[in-house]
Amino acid sequence: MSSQIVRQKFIALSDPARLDIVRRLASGPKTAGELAGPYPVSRPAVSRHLRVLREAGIARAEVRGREWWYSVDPAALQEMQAWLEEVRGMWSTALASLKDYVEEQDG
Amino acid sequence: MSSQIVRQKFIALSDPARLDIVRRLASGPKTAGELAGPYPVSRPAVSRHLRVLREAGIARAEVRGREWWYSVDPAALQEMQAWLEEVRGMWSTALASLKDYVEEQDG
DNA sequence: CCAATATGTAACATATATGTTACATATTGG
DNA sequence: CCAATATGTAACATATATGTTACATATTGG
Repeated sequence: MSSQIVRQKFIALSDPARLDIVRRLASGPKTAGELAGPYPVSRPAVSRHLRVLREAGIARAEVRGREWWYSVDPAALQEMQAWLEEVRGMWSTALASLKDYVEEQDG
Repeated sequence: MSSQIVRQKFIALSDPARLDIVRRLASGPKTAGELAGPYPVSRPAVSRHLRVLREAGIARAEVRGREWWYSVDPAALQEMQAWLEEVRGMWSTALASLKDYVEEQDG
């Protein structure tokens, strides 16, 4: 998983509208119209947000007639979790080494 | 964990320099100077990135003399993981309900 | 067939983030 | 004490993201 790819996903979730859209999508697939409904911004603006989510791989769209049904891709979220887990793992290791070093110095 | 707070963390990791800084910090605490070293941008620019990471709670700084020692806060990363896990959990539940519904319709 | 509907895209204006240079502050070493 | 060092902050220029309006495209329902 390249750094570029994981970063694109962090960008995708860094906007309040997109973060909220993803949260709402978690309760099941929705059309672009349903998703745009609750926001004060225009529908084309939401359409752009949906594109950002699609391009980051966080959302997918299935075109059914004139409706686009959006859903989240849990694998994309899992990739983000994996990145975070990797950093936390490295940090634990680093902490352990640091502890050994300090103990060696002291006693 | 408010949506605002988790979003600030996603913003923090949406920049390539900051993503890289966090990755490098995982191998152990580093000074601002060490962190700025490898980048083509100016040191004040890196200083700003470090502030963004601090304000998001992802990095902490300990001032020792004239050096600022930075380290990652694994708890912040864990909060992000928890948010992602929550969405994934909701999605599994939604999928299960959808499956039940479809089965009811078909048979 | 055609008006209504659902939606994406283009072009542009504006808000926001990022970079630079200049500067302020505090600490260290002789 | 004071020059060198480490670092943050301020002010401003510029790149990037986001919003709007106008438009294009495809589908549906009568």
